[in-house]
Amino acid sequence: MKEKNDFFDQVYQVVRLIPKGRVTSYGAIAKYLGAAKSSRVVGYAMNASHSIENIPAHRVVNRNGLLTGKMHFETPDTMQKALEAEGIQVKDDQIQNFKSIFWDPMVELEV
DNA sequence: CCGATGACCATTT
DNA sequence: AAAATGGCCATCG
Repeated sequence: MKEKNDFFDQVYQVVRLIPKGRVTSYGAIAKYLGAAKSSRVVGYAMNASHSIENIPAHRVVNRNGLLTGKMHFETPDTMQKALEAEGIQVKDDQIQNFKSIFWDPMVELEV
């Protein structure tokens, strides 16, 4: 077995750990991995998640709690519907109470 | 093989 | 205070 130390796989691991009804940001994951400057790469990893399964990318949003990547799903509504299905209130692509449901890997996982 | 791009965030001007 | 850009990694053409 090869442990993929690739940034992508590490991101997938964290994304999969996101509890239901919670959301996190790209920067939070990047920071948790120790690459705050690679927040962009985290977002791109989500784009690659299309090739992988079990990647709840809908639970990952930008720093403003805005559904930036909704257009990358099957349909632009898939992301919002998935979030609402978990009890997350989303309006105008903006997560309500985002700060309340924000799941910080550095705090929850606490290295 | 090389160039360009992409679901971001933080800092500088 | 607002706007622009820099930095990161991998994948696509």
